[in-house]
Amino acid sequence: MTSTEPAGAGRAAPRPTRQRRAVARVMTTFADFRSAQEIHELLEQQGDPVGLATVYRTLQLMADHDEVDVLRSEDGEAIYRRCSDTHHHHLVCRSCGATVEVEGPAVERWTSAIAGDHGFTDVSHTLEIFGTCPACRS
Amino acid sequence: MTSTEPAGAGRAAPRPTRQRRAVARVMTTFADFRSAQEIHELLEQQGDPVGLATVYRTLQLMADHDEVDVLRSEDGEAIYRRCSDTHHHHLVCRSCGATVEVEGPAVERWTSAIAGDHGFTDVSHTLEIFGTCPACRS
DNA sequence: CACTCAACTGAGAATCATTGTCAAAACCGG
DNA sequence: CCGGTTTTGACAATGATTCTCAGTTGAGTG
Repeated sequence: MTSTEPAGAGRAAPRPTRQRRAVARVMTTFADFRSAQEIHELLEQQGDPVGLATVYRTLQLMADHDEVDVLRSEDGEAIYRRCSDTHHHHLVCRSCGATVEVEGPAVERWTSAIAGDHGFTDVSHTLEIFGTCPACRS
Repeated sequence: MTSTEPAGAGRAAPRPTRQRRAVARVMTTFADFRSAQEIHELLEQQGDPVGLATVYRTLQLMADHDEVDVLRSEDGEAIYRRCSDTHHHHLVCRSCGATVEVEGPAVERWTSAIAGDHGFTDVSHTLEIFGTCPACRS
């Protein structure tokens, strides 16, 4: 809701702790969506353990700062991914989970137009495409 | 319990029980998305009680048959709504929750094309548009 | 450098939606 | 009405996420 964070007001800047750096670093090591629990395990395997609660807190913090994308998997789990700077969508294989990033000005335009037709402002949208990839058709 | 389900054997047609009718009926009494628990309460208030587990089972059944739309609220809850017979998407007001159904052949074509380009088959997609409706701008 | 204090962390408890279990009840065809 | 199957519902179990709270850490200060 708030447009810009007032710098220097009463808002404490997040402290760059070892744990937060660890989470930020591990997020750069994969390109697909992972659950908080998977990220927690990854950190352990990499010898940089961070408490599960802290992983959740840090991911939420990063999401608030638009540093990661959050999605909901079909069964309602929150899954996270580092945020690329361009807006795009995902083509996901139902079988093997492979992800392809796609973008389409057509869709962006269409959603804006539709929303505008109905007088909606401050528009955003989510779009995910699911299918079976060639490798999984065999 | 029988050993293994014979492949392709009888797919039982759902039995139209009192409980299933009750759920189907209550779904016609509202136009927005409700959680399974809210629907369960609604049924109780209307003097037509149905067990919570049965509500969940019935809603899933209806979703499988494309008789209801399922969405995930921001906090991961599954929410349900009666489904119109045509494929469509939703334009949802962030502030008041008002929902508008929209459809667009352009998007359907675009997703199919994109998926096809990448060799994906058996394609489906989800698309939701969020914004602030005129009534909430004031 | 030693000190202070609020931010931060982590282990486990608490929450809460959803699913599984299983005996009893409802149904259907004969 | 009978036998077999489906369905139901109360309750336990699951699993992700959040809360709690005492101990730790970091940044600034004297």
